[in-house]
Amino acid sequence: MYRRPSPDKLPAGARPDFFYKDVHMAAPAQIIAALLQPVFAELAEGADPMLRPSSRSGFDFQVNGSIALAKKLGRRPDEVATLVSSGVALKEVCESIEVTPQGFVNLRLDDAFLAACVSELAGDSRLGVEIAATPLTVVVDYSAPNVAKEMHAGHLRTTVIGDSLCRLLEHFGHRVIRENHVGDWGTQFGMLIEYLLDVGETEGAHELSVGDLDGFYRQARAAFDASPEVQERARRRVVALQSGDAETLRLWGVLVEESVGYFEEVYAKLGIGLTRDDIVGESFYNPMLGDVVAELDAKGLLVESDGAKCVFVDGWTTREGDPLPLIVQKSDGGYGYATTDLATLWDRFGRIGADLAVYVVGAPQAQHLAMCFAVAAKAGWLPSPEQAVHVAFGSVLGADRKMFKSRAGATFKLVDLLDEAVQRAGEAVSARSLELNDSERASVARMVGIGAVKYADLSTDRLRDYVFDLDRMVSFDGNTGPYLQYARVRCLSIFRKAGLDPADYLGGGVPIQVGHPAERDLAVALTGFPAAASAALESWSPHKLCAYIYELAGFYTTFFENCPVLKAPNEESKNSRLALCALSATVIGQGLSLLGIESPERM
RNA sequence: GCCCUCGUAGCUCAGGGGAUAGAGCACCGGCCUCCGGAGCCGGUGGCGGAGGUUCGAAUCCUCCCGGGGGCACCA
Repeated sequence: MYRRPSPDKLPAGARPDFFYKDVHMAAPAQIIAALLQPVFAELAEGADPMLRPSSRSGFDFQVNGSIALAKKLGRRPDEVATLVSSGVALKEVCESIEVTPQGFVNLRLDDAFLAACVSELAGDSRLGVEIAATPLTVVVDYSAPNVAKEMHAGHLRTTVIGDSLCRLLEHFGHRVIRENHVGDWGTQFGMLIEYLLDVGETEGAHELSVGDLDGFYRQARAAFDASPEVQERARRRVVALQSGDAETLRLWGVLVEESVGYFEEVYAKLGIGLTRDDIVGESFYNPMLGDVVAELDAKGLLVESDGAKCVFVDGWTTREGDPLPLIVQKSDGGYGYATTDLATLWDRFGRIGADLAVYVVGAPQAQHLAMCFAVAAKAGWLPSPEQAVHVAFGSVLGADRKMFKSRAGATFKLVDLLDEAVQRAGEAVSARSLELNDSERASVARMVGIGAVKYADLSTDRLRDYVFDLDRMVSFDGNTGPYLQYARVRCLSIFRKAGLDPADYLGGGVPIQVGHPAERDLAVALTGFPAAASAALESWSPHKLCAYIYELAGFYTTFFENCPVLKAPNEESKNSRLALCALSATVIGQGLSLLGIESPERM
């Protein structure tokens, strides 16, 4: 076994954020970086080896930092490159070390060392991902549909991204508190309750329970807009709701209950772990709003402006160039969503004692949230600014690159999109998988269809707007969910054909060989899993994990094409290749799982 | 008007200080009696523009152009 640097030798301060670098020592890149780091640090304060994967054929990694270091020292780059690469035990883990005239150091891993790393990975059920040294309590705010309003494609993004981030956080050992900030309070409930009464409680509840939320809302809105009398009733109803009138609260509860039941159906369809226990809606914070405002007042932060109670924060202006306030209490005495969002910070840091509060909310809310964070910081509720995170995401667009809507201008219901994806996946699966029975086929279709939609959403940089294209999502070619699920199935099918159990090859007891270039590339790729998962979490970007899995699947395909497994030249090679297949399936499956995507065993 | 964000191949997207900018789809040309052909190999084709910083810029800075969003009592 190779002697490894102890974890406390890892570069301190490499991660100034809250996720201390917990990368397993089975990762060759981390081992080499740890070997080089002290050498660089000795030559110049804070010098970084800048170890990166190499795209040059025959090499696995390259050291870029030697050039910058040479500049700093005023010496020739190739000289410094030679210096940093000769003094350390790189030879122990690299079979080839090349210094280029420009000052790069190219490294090729020693086969035995690489094989040892992969064996260790195969023997580790966590695949090299270590539990965080300091587990954090993280509140993740995501999904947040509105009562009596349909869930559409926009909710898909926050829900799917938030779910994946929760899974990643938990996998790294952090304590995650999911908060589904449902829109279940506010002035619109006067209108909704009055409509519920007009249409009849039973009928209204029925409409909601069968999922016709948009129909309910639209008609309520239409009735409200059309009649001053309804508007007056709605206004009085809001007052009754705010003052805790029992009957009004009961009616409100009917709306909430029917909607929540519907949300649960959608989450079940999506395979999202959110339950009604995770709902911490706007109504939950309502009782706190007075205290929030009072505390801001006590701290001298409140300014009255045009009758509204405001907090002014430097850096924002109105259209006219005047200072822009965060309005915490409207001139009519009511509270807006700014106050509620302040209350979430107040509660999450004050009562829950969160280390991090994550808001998976669309990019248009950036300014609003930044202002809320700034006010919370001013009020002393936010221990430090970087502990509140806005994980923003772009809009969902249609094929025409406009906001994703039907020709008639209506938004698509999320459930309809999901159903169509499952149906198309079912057609694709039926066309090929003759050995599946009906119930297996339905189950696979669900995993593939839902996985396709989720993967499409997760696989692009979340800040960009993305084009919702069902055809591309459910395609088995390209960077798609179905392709990756299929890649994993192909890994596993070898075992089924041979009557073997992949688990027998995962204990780490099967010696790995990396003789063929395709075996090597696959092996190196496999060891990159912990770093990929870590990178995805660090930047709140699941797409980095997607990119890794897709790349890994590519290496597996090349391996599969070039290296016969069951017909390997000898028994040792066959077992090694079976182990690589089993490990590939496991890494792909684990990766998809962290994205919230299920993996069928057959398809 | 100010602020944020995005602009990479015909299309959908990676790459966010390192060497010759990568995939998939589409298109063109080849290959394969072989563990799952939902295959393999090759080709055409690109960083919106102009400056600047740097040994090195798609990446960082400034300006311009273009798309999207936000800019006090709706959430």
